[in-house]
Amino acid sequence: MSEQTIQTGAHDRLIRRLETIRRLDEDDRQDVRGLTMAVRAVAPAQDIVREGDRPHHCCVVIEGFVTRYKILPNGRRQILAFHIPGDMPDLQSLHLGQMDHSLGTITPSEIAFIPHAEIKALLQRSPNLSAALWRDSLIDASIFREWIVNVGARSATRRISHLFCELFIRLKVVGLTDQNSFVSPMTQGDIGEAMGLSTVHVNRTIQYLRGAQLIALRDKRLYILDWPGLQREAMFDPAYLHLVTPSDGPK
Amino acid sequence: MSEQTIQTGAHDRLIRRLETIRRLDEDDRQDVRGLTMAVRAVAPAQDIVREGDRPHHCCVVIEGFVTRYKILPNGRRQILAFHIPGDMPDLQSLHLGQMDHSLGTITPSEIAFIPHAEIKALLQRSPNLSAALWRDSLIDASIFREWIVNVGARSATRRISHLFCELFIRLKVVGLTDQNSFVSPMTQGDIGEAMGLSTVHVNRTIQYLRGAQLIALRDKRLYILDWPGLQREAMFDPAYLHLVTPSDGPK
DNA sequence: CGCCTAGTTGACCAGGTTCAACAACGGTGG
DNA sequence: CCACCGTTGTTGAACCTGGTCAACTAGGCG
Repeated sequence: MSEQTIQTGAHDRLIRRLETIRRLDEDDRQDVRGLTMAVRAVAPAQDIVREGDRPHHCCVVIEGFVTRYKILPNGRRQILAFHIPGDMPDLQSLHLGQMDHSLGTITPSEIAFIPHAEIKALLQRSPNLSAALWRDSLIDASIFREWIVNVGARSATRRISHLFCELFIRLKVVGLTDQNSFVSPMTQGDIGEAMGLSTVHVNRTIQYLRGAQLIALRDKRLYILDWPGLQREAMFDPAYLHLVTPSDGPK
Repeated sequence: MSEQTIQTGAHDRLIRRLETIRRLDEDDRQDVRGLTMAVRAVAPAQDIVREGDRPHHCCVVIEGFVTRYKILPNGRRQILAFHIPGDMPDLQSLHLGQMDHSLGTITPSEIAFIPHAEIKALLQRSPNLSAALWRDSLIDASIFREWIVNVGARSATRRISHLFCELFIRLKVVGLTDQNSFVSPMTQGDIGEAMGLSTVHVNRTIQYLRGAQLIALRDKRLYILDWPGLQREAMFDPAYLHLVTPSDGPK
């Protein structure tokens, strides 16, 4: 992990992301631009923060894919969320202190760190950004709820379809999709750990989705071939993402 | 649902609950006491708010058991959380607007309603209570994460043991346990819908836990006969509840 | 060239589901 | 007061989704 110079792009990533969940005015954007964001490159499969840590920075994913996960006493890993550029996966550390889970990279990533103190100061002076960040953490919780539904109540096929639908929409609103496809660097093992399935079964399920002409997946890129079909299969309704401008699938 | 007069007990329930997650001073308590809490009796198995609603009040459970749940297009219900007296299950509606899930009673309950406007005013003038409520919603999210682990990565026995451990601790810190037992009004069907299991399998699992002398369950009351054993079975670590004063099991 | 990771496939196994029937209980109406 | 009925809990048996184990393939990289 090497320290880099402060990038301008980092603030824009965050601003773009925040604008998907709450309208900002020019003052708000300036406030965000005023934040210190120390950007670091993090190698793939590295932890950013660990369960038990008491971080004094919040991080923003600038580039790459990040997971939140817990390791169980029996060694099993449960992935709780996938995070994409613009996300603030440990915003909660601001009020919870001790991490109850870990945060690690999937791909080579760039992560920006903002001191808690600066964010707290920002919350004091900007009720609008305060509401935006609170709302962000509530949307986070909403996504967790949908994941409970996923692992608790949906078949393997539906689970994986649902994950692909969610990722497509979330990536689309921050401008990281290309037509009907997006970069999907998770291994089948990662998907299994996220959805409570074995790698083998994830593989078979993906074969099925390919065979049904719903998706194509090659070279770490997922192509959605039949959005209505995939959405129907997943019973996917994007309302739980609480986007300011609800977005639809490809085409 | 009949309207009742404002109760004094309602505020104390909420205060007691908030004090389990953040230290309050006398000013804070007075601020909470100043809130309008309209208490209504709600019959069992009734919805309090429904998915799609845009509530303009937050509710506080004063008496009874409440669930958060989603109904899937295929009719299946997934329970996302059980709520006990002192909880504010739809605090999120303050910033999310539209409900992405429903809230319903299990038992005859008393629910207090606080207008959003009053809470928003409170947040403006009290940074400490603002932080307490934000923290509350983050703990909520933390519990969701643990439920993902539950349904995603634990066996039926562990899941149910974990649920019982969680309920015991949460009820204990608000003073609703009695020695080693608590009122547990959920049916085996409810537990199944919460843990992603069939009623039949919940039944067999509970038989097993009874046989292993870990719990007793009769007349809607759960007795924890062997806390260390149950905790070990569940791999339960209460850190994720983020209590100010971490609490232990019975004995 | 060799090793490690990711993906793929087959065969067998098991935890949990489904269907079905019945018991225990409380509430309700005649 | 009692018969009736709906809900909850319980049990048995057959079944099936998804897990486990194992082997093999295909790339990527030092």
